[in-house]
Parts: sequence; structure tokens; C-alpha cells
Amino acid sequence: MTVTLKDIAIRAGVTSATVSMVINNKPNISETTRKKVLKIAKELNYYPNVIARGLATKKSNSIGVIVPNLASSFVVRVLQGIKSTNRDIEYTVQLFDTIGQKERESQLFQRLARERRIDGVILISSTVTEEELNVFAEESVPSIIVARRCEHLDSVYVNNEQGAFDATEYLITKGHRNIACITTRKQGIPTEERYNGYLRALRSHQIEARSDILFDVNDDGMEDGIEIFDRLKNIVPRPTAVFVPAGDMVAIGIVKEAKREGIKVPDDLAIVGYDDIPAAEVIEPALTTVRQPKLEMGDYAINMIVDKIEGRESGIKHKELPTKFIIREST
Amino acid sequence: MTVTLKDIAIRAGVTSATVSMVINNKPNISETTRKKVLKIAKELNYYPNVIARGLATKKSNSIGVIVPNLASSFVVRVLQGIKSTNRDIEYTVQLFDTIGQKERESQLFQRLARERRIDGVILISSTVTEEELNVFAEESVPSIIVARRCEHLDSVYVNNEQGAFDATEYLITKGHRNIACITTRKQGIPTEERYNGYLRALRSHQIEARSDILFDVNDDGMEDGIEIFDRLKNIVPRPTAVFVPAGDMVAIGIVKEAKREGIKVPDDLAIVGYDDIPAAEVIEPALTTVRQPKLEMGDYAINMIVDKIEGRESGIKHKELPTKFIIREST
DNA sequence: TTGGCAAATTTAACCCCTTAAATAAAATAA
DNA sequence: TTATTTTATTTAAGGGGTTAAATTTGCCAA
Repeated sequence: MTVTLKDIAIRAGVTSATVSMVINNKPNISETTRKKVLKIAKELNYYPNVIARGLATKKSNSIGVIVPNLASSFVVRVLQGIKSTNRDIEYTVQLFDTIGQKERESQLFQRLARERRIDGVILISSTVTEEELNVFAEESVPSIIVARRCEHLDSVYVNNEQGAFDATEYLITKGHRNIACITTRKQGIPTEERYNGYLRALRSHQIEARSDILFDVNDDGMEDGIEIFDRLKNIVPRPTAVFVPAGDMVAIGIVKEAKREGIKVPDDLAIVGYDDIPAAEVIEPALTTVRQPKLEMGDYAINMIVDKIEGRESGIKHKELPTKFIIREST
Repeated sequence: MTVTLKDIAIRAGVTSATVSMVINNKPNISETTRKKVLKIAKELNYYPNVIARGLATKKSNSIGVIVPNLASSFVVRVLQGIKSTNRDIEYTVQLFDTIGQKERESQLFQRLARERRIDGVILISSTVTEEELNVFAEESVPSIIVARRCEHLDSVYVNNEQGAFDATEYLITKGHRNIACITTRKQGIPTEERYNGYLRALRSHQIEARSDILFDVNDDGMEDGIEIFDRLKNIVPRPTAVFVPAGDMVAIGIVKEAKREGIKVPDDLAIVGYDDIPAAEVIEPALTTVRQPKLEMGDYAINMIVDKIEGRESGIKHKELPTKFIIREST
């Protein structure tokens, strides 16, 4: 038997409205009834039905988090950031992923907003189109995009262009002039901005970008790296460094294959990855890489959206976070 | 303006009850009104309010997933398994983590069940106590525990004892007699069953377990492995193999430090990890390890709970899954 | 004692949808 | 044609809360 306001009301000899007001700490309740009601509520082990409350208040106290793919470690880390802050916040997180779904992010979002009466939505995706994001902006539910800047929507993101610039520039200052770049076509990895940062660094040092040492792989696994190295090694003039925006695993594949072929890393070939996954420290030599503040992004996102929901903020806010360049042994 | 059943009803010249019945595909509706209502619903872009529906039906169509710690890759993989199946299932996943929370799993569960009127709960934890789990069994909400067997509750789990047995026995058949074992005290890693499997394997080959080569580390990082190796190397007779239920990262630490000290892996020291994390393939030599079918566990869990919710199953079910022994180069 | 005001409580409508029971309309049987 | 079923629709009562407005109670000043 679930106990309701009414049950308490009857036992306390008051109306359920009164009980409701006590439970919600509304003013103008005599100390006597307040105590009595609270006591009975405790005795009966009362829990408010948040569904019913949600219906009445038109608030669900929950935030929807839409992710493209829970398999991505990036997404998971951001989610962690969201959750760890969320701890002190009275919002429930409803998790939705769109991978393999016929619905696109924007459709899912609409459904969430309308059906579930969710209070706010966090979308973690670096690859939604502007057009899709318009739907978010139009719906009246507060929403925020993580991992990508969007003009007409709150956003939290990392300056990947600068991160790539830093990495490339570092290689240049180390004397490298022929720096290969490995991007990926894999869905969900925002490789383009990084490529732009790479280009900018080259340009700023008057180095011409060589199109023959730019590769675009299909996935982001070790095998991709292995394959790339095998293509790379025969190119003349052979690059002395590789920057791998496609991700650390690809970079690790390159390191592995280079070593197998007797190429010394970093002496013969310097390598910089992207992401700073745990394995980056495991490979020998340990991988120099670019780290994104994922937890922080999640943290900002949840705080921004809660501020929005609770009306403490209005207007579009953007938070740009810097990447961190982690120098290890592969450069 | 959100559109409700009533809006449709008015436009269609019927009652909202009728509209409701159309929306829910109830019988005894004339084809004429059905079409008319559906048409208007579409025109008005109607979405049912699931909150209100939930109140009326006492069903929320959502499943709560309680995890101790979203930082655990084990948990995340299981979650992935849950979500990927969930795709075809009309349940929403509400995610709750208990780390750092004053509430224990069972309290959180109670709250979920009562406040949120959740239809079912999946708890992912290998370390809740029996006592806590009793609370789950008592509440009338279907619930299931993943990663641990529990007699009076549905459960999906892996036979870690057997996994450890297999690993240890493999080392024994390779000729090893002095096999060290590294467990961990880290919260959330069920190291004890694994240790038992190790012991059983030794026993079944009449090998006496040496307490001087059994170590219990505090965490599960690479540093722990490095530290352990340094203690291990001076022990006589020096073990020729190490089984590391504490996890792959610890094993990797051992591999790294062994190499640094000029000890050849696997010739001088064979190493078996636990978990098969991505880095296991990165370390050189690649790590032999024990893999748990995490996605499958999630998959079973969500299917079992949905069957329970929808009344297709009753009675307590257990699903035990086998581990998989992955042989690589470190043995 | 009466009037006036603030404080405490209740009334009643509403949130949006579902569903059993009642009623109306249409179809069939007698 | 009337009685009986069957089919379609409506009525009305929830589900469990919230909240503006109305009412009652208590207190104090006049």
C-alpha cells in the first residue's frame, strides 16, 4: 500500500492541501500542525509521488542527456562529470542514446521535451549539424550542447583548433618540418577543427602543408595506425613526425608498427596523439597527446543547465575550455 | 502551447476519452473517428504527456539503473549492454550513482521505487551486502542485481571463481609452480571469488599456496603494479608467474617494471591480468587476461527485467555467464 | 463587545490521461 | 415492428499531487 497525502491528512485531521503545504515547506502553517503532519508522514513512511507532483507543477525535476554513443570514452567521461556534480542537485538524469536509432538527435529531443516534460536537455555531440541544433533552440526547453560551439544555443566545448595548434607547434619547435597528419572519418570525432589547428601552425611557421602526408582513416583503432604507418614509411621525403587527431589508439598503432619495423620513436619519428586515453601511458614510449577536460565539460554543462532551468540565467552562454598538451616520451 | 487530448477532442467533435482510446489503439472505435482523430493529432503535432499517463496507469515506462561509480569501465560496459538492447524496448533509463552519496544502494532504491514509481531497477554492483539486497527483495518493484549472485533476487553474473581457476590452471599446465596472486582492496572489485578460484586451481594440482607471494593492493593502477613488482623481485624462491585478479592495469604495471629491471616477460615471469581492458593489447608483450562478457550481462539484465515487468516471468532467475580466457604474449 | 486584520486551513479547480460503467446508436433477430 | 445484441461514444471517477481563492479561526485594538 502506497501512502498518499490523503492518508496523512486523514490521520492528522486536516486536509491534504495542508499536508502538501507542510511537505513543501510553505509558509502560514501553525507549528502544531506542521509537527503533527511531519510526525505522521514519518510514521507512515511517506514518499511524495514525483509523477503526480510533476503533473501538477509541470516540472519533472529531471534532465535528459542525449548521447550519440555510449561506447565513446569521451562521452562517458563527460557523463561522469555531469553525474558527479549532479550529486548535490535534485535532478534525475535520464539517459538516451541515438546510435542505431532511426531517430535523429533533434527528433529525440523533441519527443523528450514534449512527452517526458523534461526540464532540460544536455546533448553531448560534436557532430550534430547546425540545422539539427535549430530544433533545440526553437523548443522552449532549456538545452545545451556539449563538445561543440553553437551560436544560438548554450554550449560547452573545447578549443580543439588551439589544441591541435599547440601540438603541431610543439613539433615544429622541436625542428620537425615534415609532419604527417592523420584524421578520421569515424562518426563522432571532430577531426576537422583539429586539422585546421594543424594547418594554422604550419602556416604560422611558413611551412607548406603536404597533401601526400595527410591521411583520413575510417575508424580509430590500433589497426588503422598500423596500416597508416605502412603507407607512411615509403613516402619521400619521409615525415619525421606524425600528429594524430584521429585519436590515441591510432597513434599507438603507429608507434607499435614503427617499432616493429625498427624505426625509433621519437628519434626517427615523433608522434603526438589526441585524447589521452589510459593506454597512452602504457605504450612504450609513452605517448605525447592532447587532453580534453571532459569532466569539467560535464560539470559546466550541468551547472549551466540548472541555472537556466531555475531562471538564474537567461541569454545564450558559451563556455570554451582549453585543451592540455601532455608531453611524454613519443616526442 | 502544448496540445492535449482535449484539444484534439474538441476539433474532432468527440470526447477526450475517445481520443485516448484511439491513441492507445483500443478496440471498438469506428474507422471514421479513428482516422479523423489520428489526422488531427498529426496536424496538431500531438505528443502524449507521459507524466500524466504514468499517473493514470501507475506505470512510468522507465527503469532505474543504480551504479556505484560511473568511473568504472566495467559498469560502463554493462550500461552499454543495457542501452543497446533497450533500443528496441520502450523503456527509459534513469541513471543513478551512489558514489559519494550519503545514501546506500538500498535506500536509493527505496526512494526510486516509491517516489519515482519506477517500473524496475537494475543494480550494477559486485559488492553490496546480502543485507542490503534484502531491501530490494522486499520492495514490490522488480529488480535485478548485476555482477553478483543473490539467492533471493534475480541476478546476472559471471563465474569469476571459474575464470580465475582457468587462468591459474593454465599457468600451472605451463609448468609454473610458484604463482603469485595480486588482489585489491579497492571498493567495487570482487577480488575474493577470484582468489578462491586461484586457490582451487593450486589445490587441484597439489600445489601449496604460498602466503608470501599473495599481495593485496589498495588501488588498481599501474603504480600499484610497479610497487608490487619491486616487492616481488626479492622474494625467494622467486615466483615464475603472477596472476593479477586486481586488474589489468596492475598487471601492466608489473610488466613494465619487470621489463625495466631486465626481467623477461613471459620467459622469466609470466603474467595474467583480469578484465581485458584496451590497454592489455597495447602493452608489450600483450597481456594474457580474463575477459568478462559485460555487454552480454547488460543485455541479459535488461531483458530479464522487462520480462518481469511485463509479467512474462515470475520466480527468481539467475543467469551465470562464463568468463573468457584471452591468451596473448605475457604467458 | 465588536470590528478588523493576519494567520491558518479548507475548498475546489486543475495538471492530462485512463478506464470501468453508463448510455446512445446501429445492427440483428424475432 | 419491437426486442435484443453489438458497437461506438460519453460520463464520471479517479491517479496523487499543487495552488489561487475563499473561508474560518485567533488575536488585538477600539
